[in-house]
Amino acid sequence: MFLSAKAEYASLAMLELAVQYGDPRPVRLADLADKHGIPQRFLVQILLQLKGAGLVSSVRGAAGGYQLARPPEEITLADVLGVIDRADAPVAKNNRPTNRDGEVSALAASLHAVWDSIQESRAKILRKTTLALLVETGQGLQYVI
Amino acid sequence: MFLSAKAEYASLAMLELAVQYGDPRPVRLADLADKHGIPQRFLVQILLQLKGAGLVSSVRGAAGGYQLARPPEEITLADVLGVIDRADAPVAKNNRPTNRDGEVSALAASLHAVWDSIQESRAKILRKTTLALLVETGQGLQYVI
DNA sequence: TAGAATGCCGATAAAGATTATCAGGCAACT
DNA sequence: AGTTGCCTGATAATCTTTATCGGCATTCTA
Repeated sequence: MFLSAKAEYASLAMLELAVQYGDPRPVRLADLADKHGIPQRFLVQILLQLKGAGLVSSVRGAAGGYQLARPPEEITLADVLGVIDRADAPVAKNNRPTNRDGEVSALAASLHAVWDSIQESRAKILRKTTLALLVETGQGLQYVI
Repeated sequence: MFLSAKAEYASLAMLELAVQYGDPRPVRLADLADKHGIPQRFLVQILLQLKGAGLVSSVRGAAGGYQLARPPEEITLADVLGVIDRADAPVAKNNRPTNRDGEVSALAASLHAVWDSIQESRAKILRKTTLALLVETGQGLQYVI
């Protein structure tokens, strides 16, 4: 997998919330976790992050649960993964290798240019993929292993 | 950084070898490591992997060192990172989350379709980026921090 | 042929990130 | 009240990444 399990869990949970978006009843944590085989305790942390970022709202108490904070058409995977990625980003370490003189070599610079372009193409895809789009795509597919 | 340090080290080492490609004298490990601030012992492992994959050849003994096995025009970043990525790939774990019934949900399937498309766009960029191209690009740039 | 330079190799350690798990509290509904 | 379910901070378990070590093998040079 090229993304962390955490990122996948977050995406799946958001998609499930997207499916149930019309329904006024919030979705219980246990349901989300159970439906997609996600450890419940772990999912709590993820949802709290998503809530902190304003993507999700929660209702406490009995009959409580989670809901999307905005319609699925207005949430992209970039939004979701942005929250997750940024949080576990180790620290903004600027470990770009330097040579003896403490400068980034021209070679390193052109290498980073390639990586930036990869990042950008990835970001472009994520930005244009809304939850609503994925939910539609999912309809009708079977894909049983 | 979105790629591992190891991947970056490997790329830098290969680029350095590309720069010195015309020269009949092989490049010493210590020089490679020193020039780009790479831990020497670590770089050994990397170079051995690259050698195993046929991208690099080595000369043992005094005045020994490393050389590209093919001209820099014929080696792409995809070649280099392919060697590195594949080696540390945890095992081909098929941890794709399943629901209660052991099936991959339609949601998960459409999610993976997005990820595949990201992977493909990344691969496309890496495949068209040769070492020779990067070395040229690097000429003339300064980029001191 | 000795000695120095250099690559080769397997094992293992140190550090860090990921992936959870726990205990206990708080809020809301019935 | 009591039950359901979210909130929070801390901590443990596992895995990956990133090195490091010791000692051997090969080649050049004097």
